[in-house]
Amino acid sequence: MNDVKQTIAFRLGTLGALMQDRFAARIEAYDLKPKHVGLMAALRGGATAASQQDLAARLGVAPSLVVALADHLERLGAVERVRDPDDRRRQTLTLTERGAALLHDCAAAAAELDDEITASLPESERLALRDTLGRLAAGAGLPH
Amino acid sequence: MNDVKQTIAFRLGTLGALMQDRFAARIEAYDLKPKHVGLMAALRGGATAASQQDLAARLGVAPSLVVALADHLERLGAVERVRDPDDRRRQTLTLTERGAALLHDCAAAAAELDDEITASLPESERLALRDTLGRLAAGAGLPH
DNA sequence: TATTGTTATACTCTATAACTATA
DNA sequence: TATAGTTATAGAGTATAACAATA
Repeated sequence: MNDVKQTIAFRLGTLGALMQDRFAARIEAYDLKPKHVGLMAALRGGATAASQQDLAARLGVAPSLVVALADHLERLGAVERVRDPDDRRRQTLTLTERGAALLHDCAAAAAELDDEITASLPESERLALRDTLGRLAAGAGLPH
Repeated sequence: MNDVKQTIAFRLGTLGALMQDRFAARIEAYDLKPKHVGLMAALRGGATAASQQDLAARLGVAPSLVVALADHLERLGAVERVRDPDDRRRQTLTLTERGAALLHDCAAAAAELDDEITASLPESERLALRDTLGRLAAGAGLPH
């Protein structure tokens, strides 16, 4: 391999940036950005109610960013902060019904985007791609 | 599909961000960032010597960013700016020998990263992934 | 007047560090 | 003293807009 542009790493980087931009454009109407969706998805996927520090570690971002994201989501009525009575320093975030609805809409937007970008691919290749990407995400320790 | 995290769009976004970070860490020693590599690769791939505006359009970034990237690469001796005698407003960028060597090293770094992230994948799946990503990039109008 | 490259400026994103309250 | 969350601050990255040179 002597062409950078043909490596998996480089292509994932450029395609990823493009996908993030396009996804961001699609969810802009909901006043959400990809990171907000990531946080909401982590809340739904999480087995137990998550503290903000837990979430920061899970998403691989700074705790202060979780604060900003949670502030925004709370203003939208998508999440609720509840003080843990056992340890009053702790706040657990939970997804509201409205949050679940928003998340559902975002998932639909992402699925539409999937159809759009993979339109020229045969169905089998499309499924294989999703499968492989999932395995890579799992291997890299990303939420999946 | 009712889970955002399992969509191709979302996975490409998160994996892409991760790959870009890891690639950036590997080429930091050369005093380069992924965008610099993208510019150099565009220069080598381009059939004709490219003006800075051409490059901006090809890479999908603002012209002012090309100036900053080219400034940096020029300081490293990786590219040369040559005034077009036919139209003295124009400056064509060309890759120097040193630039080609740097690009080669970056390609090697990207290939290593490929091996690392796809270590757990069977060879056939790995090849299929590279192929599919190339097709997606082509379909999205990205340099490939 | 239009276009190329450049410079100046501003904005977005995110991390680091300081601070508050609880433990 | 240590920890959860928050706030304040700063830096990177990049775009927009103003500007200079050339056409």
